[in-house]
Amino acid sequence: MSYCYNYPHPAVTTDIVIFSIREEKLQLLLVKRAHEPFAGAWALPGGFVGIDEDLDACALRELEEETGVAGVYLEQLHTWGEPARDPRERVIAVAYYALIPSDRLTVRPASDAKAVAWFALDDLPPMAFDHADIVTMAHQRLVAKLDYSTIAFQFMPETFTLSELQTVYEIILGERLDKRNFRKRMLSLNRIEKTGELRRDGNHRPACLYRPKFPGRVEIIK
Amino acid sequence: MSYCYNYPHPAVTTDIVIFSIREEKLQLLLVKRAHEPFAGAWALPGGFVGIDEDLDACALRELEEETGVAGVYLEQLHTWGEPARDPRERVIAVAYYALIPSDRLTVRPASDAKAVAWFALDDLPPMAFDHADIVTMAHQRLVAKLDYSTIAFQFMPETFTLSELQTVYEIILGERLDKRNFRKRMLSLNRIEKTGELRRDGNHRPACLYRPKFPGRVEIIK
DNA sequence: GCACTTAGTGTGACATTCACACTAATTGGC
DNA sequence: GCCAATTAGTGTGAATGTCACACTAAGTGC
Repeated sequence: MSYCYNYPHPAVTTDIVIFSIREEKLQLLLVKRAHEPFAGAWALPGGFVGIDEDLDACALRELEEETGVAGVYLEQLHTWGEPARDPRERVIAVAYYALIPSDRLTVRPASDAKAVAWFALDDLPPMAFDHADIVTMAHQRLVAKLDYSTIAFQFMPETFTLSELQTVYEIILGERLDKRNFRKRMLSLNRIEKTGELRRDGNHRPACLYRPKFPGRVEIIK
Repeated sequence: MSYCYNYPHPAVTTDIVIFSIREEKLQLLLVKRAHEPFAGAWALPGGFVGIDEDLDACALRELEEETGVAGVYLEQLHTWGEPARDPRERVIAVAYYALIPSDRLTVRPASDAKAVAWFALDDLPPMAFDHADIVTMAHQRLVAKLDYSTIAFQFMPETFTLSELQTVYEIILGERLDKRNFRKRMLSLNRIEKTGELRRDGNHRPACLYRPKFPGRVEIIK
């Protein structure tokens, strides 16, 4: 089967930067390339957009194929189209980034025979194509959004303690935060509420559990 | 000549929201479509990406073809790819927005036989495809950037008065600003400097002219 | 019951934002 | 030349937001 056009058409992919918090680090999911170009190098999960497939749907499909999760936060990031970025043919990449709550990432460790692995953002392997640039921009976007949106909740399980939430902020920002100021700010946003439950773990005072008032929704704040 | 692939490829365009301040209003440049689909409707300037052409270069080319200006601010906005957005074939649109200083928009009023016109943002005609959505997002981005970047300077001529700058802010934001607070904030940014010249126009005190310290550069502030 | 650990809470200093009204310098008409 | 009209240019005080900072509370394990 062959598809012909009067003028040349590029191929279009969606590629996804999949973030999660694992082992007290901001990590992302990469797949190992089996074939040239960049055989053996690590790359962002992604693939060609079906001719009748919406871009967002394509990204969601790739995301679910790699991780088995659905219904997580996904946002379009930027489109990369430098003519020589793929040596085989012209490929334009619409990049997305996704945030996976830490309690949902063991669902499907490796969907098929492909090598899939999590890497800490500060310890990435050499990457195929221009994927290192994509990761850099995704990280910048994430850090920026932490400041003016409720995006951080998308990393959290259904219920969580304020200390856990603070730790997530600290991991992404790479700096310690003041406990009192952090709590005051989070509570003043009026976007989380107590569940009434407590979390007991370890030889210390138990912590109140909270849940987002609008789970799944990312709002611009302040 | 025919270009054939083993699987179907979409077409890719860049479409540009070209903003300028004209007649005390935020306006944008549209072209009238001569052919179906949407014949007679107004559309964003744009066109197909050459197979060896970078996306940014394509947008710059389209921009210059329509306006004759080069070297103005241009930023990628978002990519639209809903499968049915163009009834002819699958077309993925990488949208950009550009800002034209008000002293540079008479250069080439209509580059060729096509009907080209400026429209006030609050008085747009019915638009082809999903271009109304693209315009909405571009406007939101512009308003947001006004707050945390020096993007407004991109609308200004080489030198300008603080009152003129304030007017630009007021037009884009759609609200009056306090003169003293506005001036204090602008000067505290340390991004503009006096030229030493004065502007005399009309029967009133002349105003000091300023120029950006880093023309062409858009910085994140505060 | 004591040592240890994490949860949870308030205040004062400082910086930022906001509302607000008059004087300065020019032009044009008389 | 002086008066009216017009836009340019300037400072202060109140309110609000941000930031640094240290102790008590409630569990567990020995």
